[in-house]
Amino acid sequence: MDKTYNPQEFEQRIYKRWVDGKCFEPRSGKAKKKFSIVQPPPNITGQLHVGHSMDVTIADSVVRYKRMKGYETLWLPGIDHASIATEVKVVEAMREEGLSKADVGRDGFLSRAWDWKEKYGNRIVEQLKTMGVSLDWSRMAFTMDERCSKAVREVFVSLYEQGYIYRGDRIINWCPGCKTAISDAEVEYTTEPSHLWHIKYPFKDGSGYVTVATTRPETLLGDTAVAVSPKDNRYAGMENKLLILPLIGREIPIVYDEYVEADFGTGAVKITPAHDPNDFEVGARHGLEVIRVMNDDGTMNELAGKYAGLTREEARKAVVADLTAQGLLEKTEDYTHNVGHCYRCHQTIEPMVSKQWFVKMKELAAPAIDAVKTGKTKFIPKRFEKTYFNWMNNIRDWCISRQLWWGHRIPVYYCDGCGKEIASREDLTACPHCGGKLRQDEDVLDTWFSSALWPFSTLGWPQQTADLEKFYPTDLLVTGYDIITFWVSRMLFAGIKFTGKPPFADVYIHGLVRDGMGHKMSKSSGNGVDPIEVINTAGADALRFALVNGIARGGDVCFSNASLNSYRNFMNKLYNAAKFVIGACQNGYEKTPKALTAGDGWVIGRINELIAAVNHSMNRYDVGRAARLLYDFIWDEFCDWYIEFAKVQLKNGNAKNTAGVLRYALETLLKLVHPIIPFITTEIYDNLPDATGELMLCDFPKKRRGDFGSAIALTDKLKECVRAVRNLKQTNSAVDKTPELYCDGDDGLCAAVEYYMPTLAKTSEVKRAEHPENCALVALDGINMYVPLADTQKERERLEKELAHAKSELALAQSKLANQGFCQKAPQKLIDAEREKVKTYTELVRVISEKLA
RNA sequence: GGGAGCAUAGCUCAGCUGGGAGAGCAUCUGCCUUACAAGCAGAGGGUCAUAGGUUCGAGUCCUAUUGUUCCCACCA
Repeated sequence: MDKTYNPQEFEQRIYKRWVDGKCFEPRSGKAKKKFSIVQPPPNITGQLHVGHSMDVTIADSVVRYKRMKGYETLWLPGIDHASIATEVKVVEAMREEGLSKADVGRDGFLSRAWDWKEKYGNRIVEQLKTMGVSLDWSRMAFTMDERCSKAVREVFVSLYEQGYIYRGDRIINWCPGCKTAISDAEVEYTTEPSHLWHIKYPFKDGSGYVTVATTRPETLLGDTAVAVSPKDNRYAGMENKLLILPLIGREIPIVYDEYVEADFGTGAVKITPAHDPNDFEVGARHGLEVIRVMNDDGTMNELAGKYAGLTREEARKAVVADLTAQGLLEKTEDYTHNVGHCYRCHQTIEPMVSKQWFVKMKELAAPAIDAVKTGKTKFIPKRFEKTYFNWMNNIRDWCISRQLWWGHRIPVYYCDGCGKEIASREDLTACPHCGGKLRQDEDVLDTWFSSALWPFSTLGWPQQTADLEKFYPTDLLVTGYDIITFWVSRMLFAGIKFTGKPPFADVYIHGLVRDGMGHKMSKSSGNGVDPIEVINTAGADALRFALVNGIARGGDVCFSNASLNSYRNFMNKLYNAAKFVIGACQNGYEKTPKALTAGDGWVIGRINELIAAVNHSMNRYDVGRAARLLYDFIWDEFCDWYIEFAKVQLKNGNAKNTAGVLRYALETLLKLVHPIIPFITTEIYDNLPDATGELMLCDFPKKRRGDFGSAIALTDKLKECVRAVRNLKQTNSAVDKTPELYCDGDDGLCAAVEYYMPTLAKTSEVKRAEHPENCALVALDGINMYVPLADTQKERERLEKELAHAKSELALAQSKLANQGFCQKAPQKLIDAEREKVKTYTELVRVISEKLA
């Protein structure tokens, strides 16, 4: 082993060995059960940041744990084509070359997009490998590969045939930046300051006007009515009156609709069916004309009259100016409201009427809601079920067509000859009805359409493959809460619809990674930290530990260099502890070591408790808790205490047995913590004398048989003694650097003190004596220790403090026991503990008082 | 408008089914003790947001309030 911890030296070498040894591929184990999980496919739009790293670290830790537990384990990797996001990037890259989509054509564009996928897909795979993930690369999937595309086509056509997919003119969210429709889930709202403009719409007969209030004056150009509440007396009896639409001159009716609330604004609403979802509904109810006044790029079209060619923003200014000039603008109020933005390019969304493909969701959602309600699929933590139910219960039809080229092209053909529309599982060249020429729909599917099929499409569906048979449904999905509506809900409905089973049993939802300032880490905000950079300085294990050791209950985790440093230090600590253990074994060690000393029994017993606690945490996917338990144990208990005990035992005891206990403890700890920090544990395991096999394929540790309770109790008291003597030495300068020490009391404890104390607290040899002269008293439960001391005044003050403390503890315990309610209702264990306290502190008060007297 | 989370040491956070509050970093003190100075030992520092309630007992459960973050809806 190298002298210092140097992760760069071994991480890549070990990862290659795992891959070459096919260690990540499923193999049947002792548990005779399988554990399968599919990786949420990262987008190929760029590189991973540590937010992704957290996701894969949690999953990898669970996967490695299950594998060591003997499950036949599959963790299936893949990447997502990210239709809209990738297309935006490729278009940007082309623009730098001075090219547009139109210049290169559909095929030329797709070939560029595939190049992009090669480049960035591979980069992502490399990043993942650097993290040490045990993904089965032999089953690598891509949402647009043949396997997944077949599934997409099968699902689309079969939903089409069953009437769940339809095409129609509907109001959708249009992104003028990406020039495509997007789904409701892809719109992000932000609160923005704006105005409420009050505009006069004159009656045709000249009998005055109606004032409407609007936040979007430019859409006035597409108005086809003004709506008022039927309960609003101010507007009663106007059904036959017409208004003249300002600036345009169109005659428009007044309609009565429940949608309007009399209390808001002026009680009269301009209705623009082509550019507002609510107005669209109103228009449909009253048979109003739909006049779309904007182009796909967000500029005004010819129906906007003289405003044609202006952008939305310019048109707004011009309309307001013209209204003002004509005296039709009654007033302008300040007003803040929510504005929708594209989640990819952040341009303002324009609601627009457009011909798109939709999936009817209500019927499909019902069994997916039921699966979570009945517990077939569980969310962990459970509170995220609310997010899911909220979305699913209010589900609306899903707009699945996108006016893009990069993605699964919609498998629908239109016949020029007979005019028929044909959805087909196979590519068609001629119309099956009339033999006429076919045109395939130009649009592609929403990225999330293929993502919805991920848990079964990657396993070979619709074919009944061996993988599908064995590994579907999967056991766990690990993902962030920001993706429940986009992805988790859709996988559930698709999985149930097409396989009859929910695609996973548990959904573990983790928090997001924030930066040191507490901001969400993401590509778009530019604060994403590249895991490779972190790994280059601190190593993959330190990064993994940092990402997992803070998390609890789905909360977010702040990632900073400070925390990373402390985990890097932890790796160094473990590495050095291993060096010590390996050194201790060099002169031979006992292969089946016994608990010969209190320290031996203590460490073996505490490891037994640790094994139970780690199992408990890992079974609940609480990797964060397992990590914390292991960190504390390895540093505080194993390194700071047992290794120090062992130094004494190696010198003055059974060295071979002690080396054996050290080796047992280290090997067990390496196995326990391996799922979280796989590289360093493997490197150390490889260097352990007589270690056999590959650590990641070893069985997870089981408890050692035996009762270690008394050894643990005795050693805990011994630790108190050591701490107390150290404290006295440090706080009282009158004590010698290497003081004499006397003790009397419990025989076993005194023996342990005599054995360990000189090394652990730097004292000279311990002797037994009762009340030696001119000594400080250190009185503890079961033992009195004495240290020669000249400065009696300071010592007296210290003892008085000790006495006061003992007295208050005694009083507290006594008052508890005097409490009737406590004695009647508290568990017996606690009552006994309080009685024990009374005994202990009574004795301490007696001993200290005597000394002070 | 509806819903959820969070509020604990100077900072970042643990504290799992209620039994006298912990860690890391920072601060102060003493140590190059032959695994580790990326370390060891010791110390200081908290009316656990506020007010009620349940209980023998509340950081933990309930209610309200305040602050904060997020999700959903999208009344012009």
